[in-house]
Amino acid sequence: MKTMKISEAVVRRLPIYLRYLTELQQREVLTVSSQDLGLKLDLNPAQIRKDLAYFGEFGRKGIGYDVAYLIQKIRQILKLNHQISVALVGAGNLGQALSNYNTYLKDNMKIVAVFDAHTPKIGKKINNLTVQPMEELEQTVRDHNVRIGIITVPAFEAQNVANAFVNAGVEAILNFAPVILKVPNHVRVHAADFTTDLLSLAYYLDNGKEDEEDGEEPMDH
Amino acid sequence: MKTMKISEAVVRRLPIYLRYLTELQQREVLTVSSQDLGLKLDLNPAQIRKDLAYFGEFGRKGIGYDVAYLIQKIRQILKLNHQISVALVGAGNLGQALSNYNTYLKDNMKIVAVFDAHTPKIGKKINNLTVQPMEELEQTVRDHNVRIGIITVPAFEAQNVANAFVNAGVEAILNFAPVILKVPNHVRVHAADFTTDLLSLAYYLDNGKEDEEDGEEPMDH
DNA sequence: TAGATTGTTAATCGATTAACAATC
DNA sequence: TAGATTGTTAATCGATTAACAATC
Repeated sequence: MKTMKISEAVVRRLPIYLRYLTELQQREVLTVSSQDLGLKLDLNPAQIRKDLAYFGEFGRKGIGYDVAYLIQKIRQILKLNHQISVALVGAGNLGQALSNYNTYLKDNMKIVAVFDAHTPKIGKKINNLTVQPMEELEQTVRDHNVRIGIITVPAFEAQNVANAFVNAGVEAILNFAPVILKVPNHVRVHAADFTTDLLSLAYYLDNGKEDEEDGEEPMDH
Repeated sequence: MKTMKISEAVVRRLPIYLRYLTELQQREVLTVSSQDLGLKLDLNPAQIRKDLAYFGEFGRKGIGYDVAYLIQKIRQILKLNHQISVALVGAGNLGQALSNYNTYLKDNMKIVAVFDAHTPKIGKKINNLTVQPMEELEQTVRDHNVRIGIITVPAFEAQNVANAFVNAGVEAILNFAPVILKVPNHVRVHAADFTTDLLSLAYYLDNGKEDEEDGEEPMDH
């Protein structure tokens, strides 16, 4: 596999390729072209070819890509050949919802522990996981070789949780709290705050409609 | 307000500015510089100034930005001056979790209806919303002037839900299902599938650690 | 006046797309 | 051989950053 600086945009697309390829495999499709992929994933075929070519020559001219082989390669690139252990802090509604995604994450990742700082939540069962107190985080992270942390606590607690994860040796964090976390350079953080996504959608609403429906939007007194 | 092509990257940052500015306002901070904002939000101050300057001259040289004024302006740009109505389809764990975010969305948006296609869910109470059957979607969307739809159903149902939203006149969709939706050009879709984010994090894991712990990762047979 | 900070231009950097020779 | 499709180069497009005159 070649080594060079890979752009973030490319890395963000790899899981999307992987997801669709897995679907193709289930449907017993053996081969796929960048054309097909582009159509399905709303991407330019040239971009897909270029993305994949960063990591090696995975296709065959005139034929396309072998689905099974490409899946294997992408999992290798993403370091998903061994299942990665994940821990989650914040056993609220969102945390509980995400804890149920193990079946979807399949062989790639597994949420192995759930923590919460607040007594009413501790000891509660979510799926087959018992909510643990924050005091056990460091030990559990080390014992299970947890490498990624998910944060689903309120904004004002998120930085503390991030610190705890970093201290425990977690290498990456997926942050659902609406706040920008400060972490050392060697720790990667992805923001997953859905309210940001939702509010930005408003920009694209059709302005024409604004005052269309009569009486729906009276002047402010 | 100037008119010109605004990049998606800029629009994605506006809600992040808005969020922090709102926090500043609650703390009764009156003025903020691009320097301050950049430090807090991990962005280049020049970028912040440029982002804002696309829409007008909101700051004062030598002083910075008036917090209240900038909030007002950003809400205007994002068309959040009137509360926007949102509907959600999929009353599973994730859907229920998101339905509870109204307090956080404040004056900006409001989830006004929740739908599900499956009888056991229908009639269920989530907060003060009753889960409605899909048959009522179109009418409810029109009655409440719902402009944004949220999809939290399994992947295989997501396209149907998107179609229903589009038919009902929804202008934008936030899609949590792990699938790429096909919609007409005038409808905006943002992907919010967290498994994609999570898997892409794996790429940034520290390779050095891979075979560090002895015996943890035996060779395949 | 001196210091701070904007708005904006120019320079740089990065990502996407088009085009096509190579080849299955 | 003819058609399809990759891998890759070059061209284009878009986003970020540096630098600084204007000015509070």
